Amino acid sequence: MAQDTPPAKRGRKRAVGEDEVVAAAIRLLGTRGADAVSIRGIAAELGLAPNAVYTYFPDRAAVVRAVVEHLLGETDLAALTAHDTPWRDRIHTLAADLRHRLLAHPGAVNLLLSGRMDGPHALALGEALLAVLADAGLDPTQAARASYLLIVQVLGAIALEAAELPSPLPPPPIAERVATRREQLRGVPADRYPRTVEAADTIARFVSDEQYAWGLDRVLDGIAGRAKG
Amino acid sequence: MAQDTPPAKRGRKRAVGEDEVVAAAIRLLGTRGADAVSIRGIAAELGLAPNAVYTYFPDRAAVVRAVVEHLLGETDLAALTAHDTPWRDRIHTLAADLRHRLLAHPGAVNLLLSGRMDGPHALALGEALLAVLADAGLDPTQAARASYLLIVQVLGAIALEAAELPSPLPPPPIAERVATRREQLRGVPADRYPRTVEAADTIARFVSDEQYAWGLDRVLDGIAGRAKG
DNA sequence: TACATTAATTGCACAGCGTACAGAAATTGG
DNA sequence: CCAATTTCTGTACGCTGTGCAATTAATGTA
Repeated sequence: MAQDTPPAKRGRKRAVGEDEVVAAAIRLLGTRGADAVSIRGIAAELGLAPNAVYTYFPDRAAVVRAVVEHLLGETDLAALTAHDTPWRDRIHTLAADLRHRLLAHPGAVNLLLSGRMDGPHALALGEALLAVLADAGLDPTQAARASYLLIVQVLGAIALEAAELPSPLPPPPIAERVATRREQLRGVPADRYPRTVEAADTIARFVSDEQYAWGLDRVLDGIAGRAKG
Repeated sequence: MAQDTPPAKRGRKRAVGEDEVVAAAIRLLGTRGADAVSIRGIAAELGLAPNAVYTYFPDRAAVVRAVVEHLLGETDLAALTAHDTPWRDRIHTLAADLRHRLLAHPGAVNLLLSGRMDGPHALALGEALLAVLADAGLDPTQAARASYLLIVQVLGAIALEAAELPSPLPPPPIAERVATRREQLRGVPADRYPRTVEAADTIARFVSDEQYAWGLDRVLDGIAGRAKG
């Protein structure tokens, strides 16, 4: 275990570390929402002057990237490579895990979608996804395309759900969110939007576990159709 | 045609109208990016003091909602209801149109994803989508679920593409974006991420028309599998 | 024509943001 | 003990959204 203590440098000691900065950011994300993840907010959380943060990260975008990386790093990739469970189930588990974790910090998904996801954890997730899709019988090219499709689907669904969460935390439970949607759908005029009104009950449940899993299953159906044999 | 001139009100005349505010916002969105869509920027664009904008909209979020509504209103819904073309083609046309328009104003999709899409144009789009999916042979419940799936897929894909566009406008052409991705993928270590490196060429093309259409086709495959008969 | 009423616009102000720059504080090697 | 080096702080600039009071412009009424 290379204890990488870079051989005792000269100069003042750091009050905190990069990880504590990220931790403070995530703490703010969870308690006061994405808007509270500011340089000044993080600094206050750490008991530092705002500028001190720039010792650890060059700018706010870098902090956000690190936060995203950390969030992606919490993913349980082992569940993806569990060869004893069917590949579709493994993807379902990963997708549900991501959804729960990202919706617990509403606004987190917006951070993900605010820049490229090219850190090591993002790469590891992609790699694991490619392995699962190889298990599913896809050749490398098809597997790559399918992996991107899955990421789009999962992050897209989470982003749309997060979009209608209220800004003050914490987010209401799903039942309440569905009830709110149902209430708002009651105001839709049936003459102009007949099919919308007819399906209002299903539409109200768009933000549910079931819809999320249903959509993922359709995507998996489409992907399975490209597997050889 | 009820010329709804609300019978000559008292008080100072308005310098502009709501639509001009929205138009100024979209102009800024296209020329200087999403960050430039600020109250002060819009006011400057209109030759007004910042506060004057609050005559037309209660706050910035309301302006953004109006912008989103306007962007959605530009969609050609007639193409969706063209009964002489196969339903999948109609959806492909709509999806491609949305992608081109939203990526022309990078950051626009982030505005879409920053709140509920419940305006009349959003409703009209949903209604048209339900009609197409009814043509495809889905019952109302399945059609509703499928419509949400499609919206998730389309907006998700656009959001992921927009996430890696550079902030200074205009956005580079697709070929250049793919080249950038390919370049960045050259730095990925093959020992740790073998499948990623193996499929690097496909991964570089994630931001292409082909990947977008391929993903949509897999979703449509999955949806078609739920049609009766 | 004068005035009062009403609406739109402005100026000013406040609190917040990211961050650049200079200097103070702290820690170490020589 | 000093000089070098690093971190942290104080201050400041320009930007943001937006509230409040005063000003400007248009109207209906007297």
